[in-house]
Amino acid sequence: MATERYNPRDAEPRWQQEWDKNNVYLTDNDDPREKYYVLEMFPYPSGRIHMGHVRNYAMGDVVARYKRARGYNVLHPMGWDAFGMPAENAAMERGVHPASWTYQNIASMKAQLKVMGLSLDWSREFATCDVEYYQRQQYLFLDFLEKGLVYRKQSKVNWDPVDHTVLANEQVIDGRGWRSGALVEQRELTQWFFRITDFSQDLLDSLDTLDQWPEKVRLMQRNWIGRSEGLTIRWEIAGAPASTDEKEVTVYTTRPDTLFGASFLAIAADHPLARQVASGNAEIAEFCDECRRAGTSLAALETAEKKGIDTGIRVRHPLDPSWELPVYVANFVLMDYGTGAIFGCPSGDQRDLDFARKYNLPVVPVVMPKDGDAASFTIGDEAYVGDGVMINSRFLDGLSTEEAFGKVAATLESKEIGGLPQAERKVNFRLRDWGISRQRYWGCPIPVIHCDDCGVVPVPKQDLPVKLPDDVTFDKPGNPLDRHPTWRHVACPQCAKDARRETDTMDTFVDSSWYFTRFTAPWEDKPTDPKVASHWLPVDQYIGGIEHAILHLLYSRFFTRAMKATGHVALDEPFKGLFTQGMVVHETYSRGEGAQREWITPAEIRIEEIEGTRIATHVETGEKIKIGSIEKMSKSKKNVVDPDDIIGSYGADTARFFVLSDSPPDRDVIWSEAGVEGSHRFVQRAWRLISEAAPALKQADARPAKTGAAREISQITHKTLKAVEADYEKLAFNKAVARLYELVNALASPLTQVAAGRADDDTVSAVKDAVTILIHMIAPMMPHLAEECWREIGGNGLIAQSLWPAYDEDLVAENEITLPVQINGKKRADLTIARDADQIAVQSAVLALEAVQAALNGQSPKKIIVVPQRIVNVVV
RNA sequence: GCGGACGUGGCGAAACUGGUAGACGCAAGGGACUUAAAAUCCCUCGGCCUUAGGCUAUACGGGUUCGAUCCCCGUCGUCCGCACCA
Repeated sequence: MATERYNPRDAEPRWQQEWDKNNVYLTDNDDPREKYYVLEMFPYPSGRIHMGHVRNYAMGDVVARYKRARGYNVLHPMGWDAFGMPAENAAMERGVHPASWTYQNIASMKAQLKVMGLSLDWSREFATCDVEYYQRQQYLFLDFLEKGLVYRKQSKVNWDPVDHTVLANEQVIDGRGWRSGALVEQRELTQWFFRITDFSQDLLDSLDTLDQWPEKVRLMQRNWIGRSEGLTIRWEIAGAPASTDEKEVTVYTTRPDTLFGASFLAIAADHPLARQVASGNAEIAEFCDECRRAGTSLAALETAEKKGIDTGIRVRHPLDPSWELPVYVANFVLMDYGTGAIFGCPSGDQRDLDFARKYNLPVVPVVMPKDGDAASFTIGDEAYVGDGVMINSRFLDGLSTEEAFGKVAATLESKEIGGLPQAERKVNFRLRDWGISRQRYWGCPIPVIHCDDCGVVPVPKQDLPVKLPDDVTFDKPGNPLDRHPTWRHVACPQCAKDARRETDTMDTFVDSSWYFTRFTAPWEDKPTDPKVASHWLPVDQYIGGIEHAILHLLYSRFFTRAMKATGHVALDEPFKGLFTQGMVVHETYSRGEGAQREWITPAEIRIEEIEGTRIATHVETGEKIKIGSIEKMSKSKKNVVDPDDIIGSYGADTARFFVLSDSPPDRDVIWSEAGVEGSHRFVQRAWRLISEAAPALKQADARPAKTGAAREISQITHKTLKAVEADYEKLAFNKAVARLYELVNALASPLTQVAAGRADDDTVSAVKDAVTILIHMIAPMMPHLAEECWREIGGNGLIAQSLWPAYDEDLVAENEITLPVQINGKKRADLTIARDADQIAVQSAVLALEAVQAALNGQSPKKIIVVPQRIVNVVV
């Protein structure tokens, strides 16, 4: 009777070979069946996969295998997001070439993924750093350029004055360069931009059509695009220092209703007016410089203390020429948004209020809540930002904020200064154009040539690819393309004179904005085969981290539109269904404090629980280690777990099953060693029960039992099938897992009886049906175990190529239901009654219950609430 | 700072988004089998009260409702994004 334990080290490679041999996961573009495209966000080849990858790809693989079983022609490809900074950092730190570092990483990560037994079409694999890929990206760039979707403009970068290099935001720590420690400066460079703002309105409107996206992602994108309806208002300059010659300042506001609450104007440090004033005033110039030293990150800017300086300029209030207001330069006003100038209404905006208190500017309440008292309404430390009734606003008093908006707009639109209306209604977007220039080597070269005579000349398509030179050095900071002895020198394609290549490369977000399209025909000479791309796209189910909710997804949505405009695809929205998985997080461990703080990996640590307190000890040294907060697994904090260890000891199926089972997939999962054992026990238990009964099951027909004792087996099996189907459709893997546990628990005793030869024919047939269904249900999550069990019970072919079973409606339906009975909202009894019993029948049955009789104590109930199929509540 | 989420036993969670709170798993405890261990099987398991049973409990404080983990208002805590990390 005793069967051997299931040995994944033997079974898993065996089945992987079998799948490969039969080309089970190769996808044919000409297959006539309905298509289904499932894609997980491709990984950055950092060198090792981590548990986040395992979770991500396990989820995608369940969807792929499930959809395949449902009869779809499934596309499930994989590739590598291979350009980016870490390769250059490795080159600087260890002297490895970015290309060899990257390709080695890809090789080892691919080997790790292979071991997971994912149903991927590896024939379509590519890395974005493959010349074949970035050549087509350059082709797209040229098409976009021709179409007017790309342009150059001045834009700021973080400049490290010691290393003479451009820094990424993450390389700026507290305003200093991460390596040099020098105070970062902002520098203006001419850079390349994609005109994503051409599509602002469409990108916003189309969010409504993405009904298979999480609402929170749509909301985040909506806020990011940030459409607002407001007014640009021109303010006449009444007096100014000698260094300025402007006559007016234009501000953008979404709250013209609060105009009578204005107490100052604030402009950005880069506003032309600020520059003029600064040229004649050292103190203001110093303040503007200080603003520029903050780096370019918005988060850094806005968390900084709000500061300003009076420019000496005075402007006239648009609705009262005798009222003059001061103009400040303020560090929280952005040149990129609106007009780079605002008017401050302290009573209606918290930031303005803080600013006003700091610089002793007047605070006049102009909006109060509807039921407020105008005489006593004041503003303390908190601004009133809501809607309400206008006060202290002359001709607007008593109006609603909305009415006041309209009235101010109408008044100022009809008023003219210098022959032009003083105000204009304006729709504004927060979204900015996408700057793609990077002053770095390891990225896709921007295919243009700078000629002194012809200006900016696109590289002719027949000259593509513009290949990255291999012979580069990283001994110095800065862009190796810039200092390469020959690479940048090239003849102008137009006049053949000496010219220079563009040395900027593209943002890696460009690479990831169309890889899903390339997967549909990665062998094409052109970027895509438009017919094939439009057949496969949109991606039916895209799965990835919530951290990409805005940028990657928005850029991809733009890129698809741009590719449509240039004839490469025939659709706007690349991702029909989106699922954002939670991250894998882990405790952090460290020793030392402050700058001496050193992070320790979980592998180096032993955790013990002593009297309810968890204590971490360094395995080698025996030193006590501080247990820190739970954070996203990252290299810098070293709180990573190596999936190889898990797969090595338990097998891929256990690892896959575990990451799917513990937490809801859209929530963060805290990795813990405990629990893997449980998943593994389930694998062994399922194997043992099935393989022991297999000899008896092999001979039997699979037939659900409609009557008799075996009916119960068939009922729970078919109910589980129905539920698991629904769970897989919703990607609720953790619930599917729970139901499978329940089913196996229920089948344990029948299986044991079958194995012992103590079951009648009907039971054996019902059990065979149950086991067949069970194997199909576990196959998407644990494909190797499923194949092994399938073979054991004498199944035909591969489970990976079998169709999903259908549940039997009869067995799923319930004739009787048990209703909970509440008295005054508290559960006091149960009532079992026919499923189709009407209200009256339910009511009288309830009143007959002992518990209800006791509670009523002879009186009649106040009310009986019967929620059909759900609950009964008796109000006494 | 702004935007978005999340918070339920010792732990991961479930509850068909207004209808029995804690399914299922982990950990823990007890028992069976065994010379012994592992594996396996059975039982207990939010808290309080003396059992039948009752009271209490979904971060905290209010509200709406016959009924709230779910809806509304406020507070606290944690996480993600903020445009050059990917």
